[in-house]
Amino acid sequence: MTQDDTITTKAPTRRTQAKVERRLALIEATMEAIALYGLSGTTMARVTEIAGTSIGLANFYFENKELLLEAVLQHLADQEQAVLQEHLAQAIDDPGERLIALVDARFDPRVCAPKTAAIWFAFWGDASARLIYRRVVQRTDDARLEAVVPLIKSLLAEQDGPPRDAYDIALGMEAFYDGLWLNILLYPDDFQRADCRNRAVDHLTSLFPQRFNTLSLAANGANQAACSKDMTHGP
Amino acid sequence: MTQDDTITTKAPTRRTQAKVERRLALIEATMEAIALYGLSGTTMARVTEIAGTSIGLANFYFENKELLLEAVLQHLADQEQAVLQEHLAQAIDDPGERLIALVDARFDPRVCAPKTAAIWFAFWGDASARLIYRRVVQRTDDARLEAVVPLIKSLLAEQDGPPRDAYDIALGMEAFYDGLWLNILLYPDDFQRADCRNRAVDHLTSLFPQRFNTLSLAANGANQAACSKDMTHGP
Amino acid sequence: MTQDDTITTKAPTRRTQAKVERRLALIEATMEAIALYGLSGTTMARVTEIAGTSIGLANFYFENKELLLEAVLQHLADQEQAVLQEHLAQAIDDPGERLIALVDARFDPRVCAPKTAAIWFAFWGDASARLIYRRVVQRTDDARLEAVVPLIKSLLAEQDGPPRDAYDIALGMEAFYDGLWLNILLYPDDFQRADCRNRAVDHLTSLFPQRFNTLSLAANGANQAACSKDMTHGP
Amino acid sequence: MTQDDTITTKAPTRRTQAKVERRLALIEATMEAIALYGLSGTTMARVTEIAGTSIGLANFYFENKELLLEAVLQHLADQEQAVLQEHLAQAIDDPGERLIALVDARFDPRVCAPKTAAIWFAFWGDASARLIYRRVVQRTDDARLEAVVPLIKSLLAEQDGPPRDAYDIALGMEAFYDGLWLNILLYPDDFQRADCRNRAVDHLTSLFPQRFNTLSLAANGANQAACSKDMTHGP
DNA sequence: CATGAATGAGTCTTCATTCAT
DNA sequence: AATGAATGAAGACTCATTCAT
Repeated sequence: MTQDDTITTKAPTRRTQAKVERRLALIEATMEAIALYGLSGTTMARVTEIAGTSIGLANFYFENKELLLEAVLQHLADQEQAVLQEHLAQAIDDPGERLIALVDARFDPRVCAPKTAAIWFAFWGDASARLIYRRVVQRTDDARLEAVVPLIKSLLAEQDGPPRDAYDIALGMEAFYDGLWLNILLYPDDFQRADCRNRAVDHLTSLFPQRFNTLSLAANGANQAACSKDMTHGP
Repeated sequence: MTQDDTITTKAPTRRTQAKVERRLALIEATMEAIALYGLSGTTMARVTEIAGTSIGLANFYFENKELLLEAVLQHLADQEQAVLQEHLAQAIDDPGERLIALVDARFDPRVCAPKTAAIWFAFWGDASARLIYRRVVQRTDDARLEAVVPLIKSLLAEQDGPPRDAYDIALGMEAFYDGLWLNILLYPDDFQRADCRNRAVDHLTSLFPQRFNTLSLAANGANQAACSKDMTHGP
Repeated sequence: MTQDDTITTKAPTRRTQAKVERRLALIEATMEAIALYGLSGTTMARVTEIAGTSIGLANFYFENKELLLEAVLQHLADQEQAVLQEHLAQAIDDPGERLIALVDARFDPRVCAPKTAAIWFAFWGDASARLIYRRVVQRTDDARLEAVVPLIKSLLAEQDGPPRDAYDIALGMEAFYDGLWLNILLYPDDFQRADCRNRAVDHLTSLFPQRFNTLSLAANGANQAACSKDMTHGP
Repeated sequence: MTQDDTITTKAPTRRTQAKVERRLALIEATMEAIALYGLSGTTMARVTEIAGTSIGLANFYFENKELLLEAVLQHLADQEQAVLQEHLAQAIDDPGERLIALVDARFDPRVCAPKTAAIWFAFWGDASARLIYRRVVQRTDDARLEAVVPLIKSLLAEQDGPPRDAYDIALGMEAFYDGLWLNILLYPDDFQRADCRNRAVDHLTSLFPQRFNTLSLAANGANQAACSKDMTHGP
């Protein structure tokens, strides 16, 4: 009886586990392939060669190339979301701090790298891949955007000067970060991740000069340094 | 560019002229195809169908597909350069004005449109196309960037506050504009060209608050309105 | 079928019995698949899905796909043979009656249905499957054909008119029945099984007008009615 | 003149062959392949190998494998129709004669051969191919069937005995011919085309004994002999 | 110059079969 | 016995490129 239990609980768990792991391995191999060869150069053959599996297996797990690509996108989105939550959890309950946390999440080494950027831009850059992107990630994107708006509103309340639209500023912020990412992709030598993070904080400073002064910046700089050890998330 | 006129009126070069026209038609058809189907969906068959020529002819004028894509990139870069010169020529000799002119050029309807953005991002997004991009346009890009630096330096001299690196700011500016372009591509409904132009000027304002005040902005807004009639740049 | 209970409790033949049942389940699932998807659409995956077993098991019981298809054919042939014997056993020892019994067997609901027809024609229609058919069923077919010849000979002796070849007539009869089956398959709405049976008897009448008159037909019609309750021979 | 012919046949080589000819060559190669390997064994590779072209060319002319198969069916249907018209044109305006002409058309060597039968049954035998068949040929089939009904009605008027339904008889006739075709396919040695034609006429005789007597049969037999030289229609 | 038929290597996808568990 | 993950050889279809006309 005990043995029966051991058998029944052991087999499925291992099987299921293996299944998830295989899927992940294929997803990561696909990301590797996209970064190396571009989306159009990412063939099932190349993906499975990188993953060290047979071609047939990829279709066994994903049915479709498109579904594999969707899974890649979902994986990236999930990962970004997780990193974001992590940074927000560490930040104190203050709009300015939380905006900084958002920036830190955006340029966290686990999330922001030439390779990762290559994948996002691969999907953004191709008309048909863009459809996949819209289907899978746009909701997540929108949610993140709208999470920023209240923070900005809080900060705007502290600021002098002419009234500004919080949503508008949020869009501009995201656009700026996207632009930095693009340059990380195009000129990886000139645009280092950490510098971009600082550039993003500078941008916050110029948007909300009264909130982010030199002192707070220095503090955050030190704060961020703790995160910046490029811990590539192992396999 | 004015030299073109000389060519069109001169009889002896009729054959050459036809050749140039054919090439241009194919380049524009290619751009159309990229915008419609993405880079991966842009086949020689589709391009020549749009251009109304035969497949053989395309291979006659552009030895192979890669050279055709190079020509597309070169064409876009040339056009951007021309528009930039035009805007600079109209601007008075003042750093602030010239920066505004740069922004106006960047978001000129002839140069900035979802279709055009689609093409740039198609090249940026694909690893192998990125090689073509680097080979063809990077020089132009760098030149433009370095043209901005002196302007920024001039403005920085007028500003109070801590010293800032002009080159650094230039990179940030370009990144911001790239980000706006990306959003014009991804969310054409939310990101209208004219709004992005204004957003870019706002950005300048927050960078150089003492130079660009509300008054000058209003003036520039009026200035820009003159350009904004969406004149689709015919063949 | 009630035997199942006995089987599960009986130790000695349990294994063998289970084996037979599994084989039968797989054979019937294969027939289902052929009828639904055609021979070319009948994959091991689909068959085992219908049967509710694993792919591996099918390959365990039938070394490979071809042997499974052979088994299907053998199963159909055996079933037809059994039904034929049943009808012959019920018929009195008279050539005319036995011919009618043959017809009734041919169009017995357990043997003749769009689904069954689909399977036979699937094998006849495909060049490579035809080889399997020849290997497995031709002997049975020939045997049946030759069983008919003596009956026809007896009836021919009763008939007036020019001498006719019994074997020739037998071939023609079988061809006619095959043709009816094909139409049951192609036009299931226009060709109902029971009508075809009557058409076949009409054919007999036109072949042996002196033997099969209106009276005998009516009698047979009643006879056949007893068999016609469409008892789908399910598991 | 002879030289002209030599030139015109020599110069165009394979290239300038009319599009229609190429299509026809591919259709005939497909028919060959179906007869040899069955529908499921008919791969584009095999078809093009038989046709002596490249794989790509078949897709250039037919876009789809399914469209190629449709074209095969259409070709067969057209050919049958043409042969039927030819036979009807030769027959005098008499219902009996026209029915014989129909039989002769059905078993004309250009239309009825193991190879041709293999193709029809290939489409009838496979569930998915049956859909193509229905889409393409059923209309033609129905038309032919309904052309027979008036002829049968005329003959029935001449006959004694109980009233019979003309449409019903027409269905039975077609079924019989289908059955003969099936046997030509399954047992090409036992079922020769010419014998089947005679068997079909015998069938007519037993259906309309007063119309088709021994004399008329003999005459038709002679008549048909003129057609029976198996002229395989060259390439 | 211009055409577009022809080619064949490359891509995704399917599926019978095997084998470790 | 039973499972189903894993394999890889086909198969259909695409597409840049060539070349005869």
